[in-house]
Amino acid sequence: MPELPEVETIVRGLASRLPNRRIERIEVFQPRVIIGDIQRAEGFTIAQVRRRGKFVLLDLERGGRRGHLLAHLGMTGQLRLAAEPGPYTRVLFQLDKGALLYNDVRQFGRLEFAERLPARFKRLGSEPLEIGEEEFVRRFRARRAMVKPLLLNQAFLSGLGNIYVDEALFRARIHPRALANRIRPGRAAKLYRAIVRVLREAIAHRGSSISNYVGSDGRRGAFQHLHKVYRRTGLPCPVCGAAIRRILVSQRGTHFCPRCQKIRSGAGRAPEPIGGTLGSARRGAR
DNA sequence: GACGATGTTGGCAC
DNA sequence: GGTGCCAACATCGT
Repeated sequence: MPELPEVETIVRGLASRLPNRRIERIEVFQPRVIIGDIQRAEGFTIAQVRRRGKFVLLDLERGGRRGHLLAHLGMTGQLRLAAEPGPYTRVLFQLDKGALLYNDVRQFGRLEFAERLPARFKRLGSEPLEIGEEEFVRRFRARRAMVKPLLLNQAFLSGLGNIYVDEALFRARIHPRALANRIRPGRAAKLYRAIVRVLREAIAHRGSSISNYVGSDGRRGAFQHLHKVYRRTGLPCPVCGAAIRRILVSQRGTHFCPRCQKIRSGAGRAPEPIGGTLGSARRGAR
């Protein structure tokens, strides 16, 4: 759920409230979501709130010492201000004024305190809104991978998730299984512009609320109403009217228009659908 | 009640 | 470097 536009929305909400607040005490109700010793963040003052990829980053300071609080929201994580703790509140940050809650139903998210940014974090790829068209096209076409898994790869580009990859590929009329190195430069440039446009529009609508996503103030996003293919299986393509299809691409549910998004003939492509819903050699014994 | 799907990443095998 | 498959977890729809 929380992809770049949702995380950006949360960060903007926090950025107007958290700077200069001091972290007095941290209560951990579910250790599973914590990496390392998060209590070390107690006593620090929040200097700045930032986003990097799908991470929320709080830059901390305490008498010349610096630190960072990293939050990845996984699938169902929420950072809330001015809210009451609930059954899914996993961590509570008691501030000198108010509190910050970390709620997470499925507990796939992670919170971590670090004095220096960890290596995993530094391996993140470029920000889609900062990389620039030429650079994107050059790097994109240098990869021999299916476009969908490539765009989901956070080391290649950081911040895109299942929703926005499907939406951007639709707008650029690229088949999710097409191979990146077979996409012509003009089409790759179109993809870049589609990604930027979709992300900007989604941010303007405060993200997509498919299941439980809400901003730091508890408000839902509205971009889900503007999705053209994501979770619209069987509904007519807004461009040509063909029924939107759902297939599996590297284990991820993938939505596209079979008429608008074709793999150009002669261009490389990955093996056909492989059943998608059938498949015999799966369903292993745990 | 059982099953499959859900926006996340990471680890393993090949 | 790239893909497939599984794992973590809880909820919801069929």
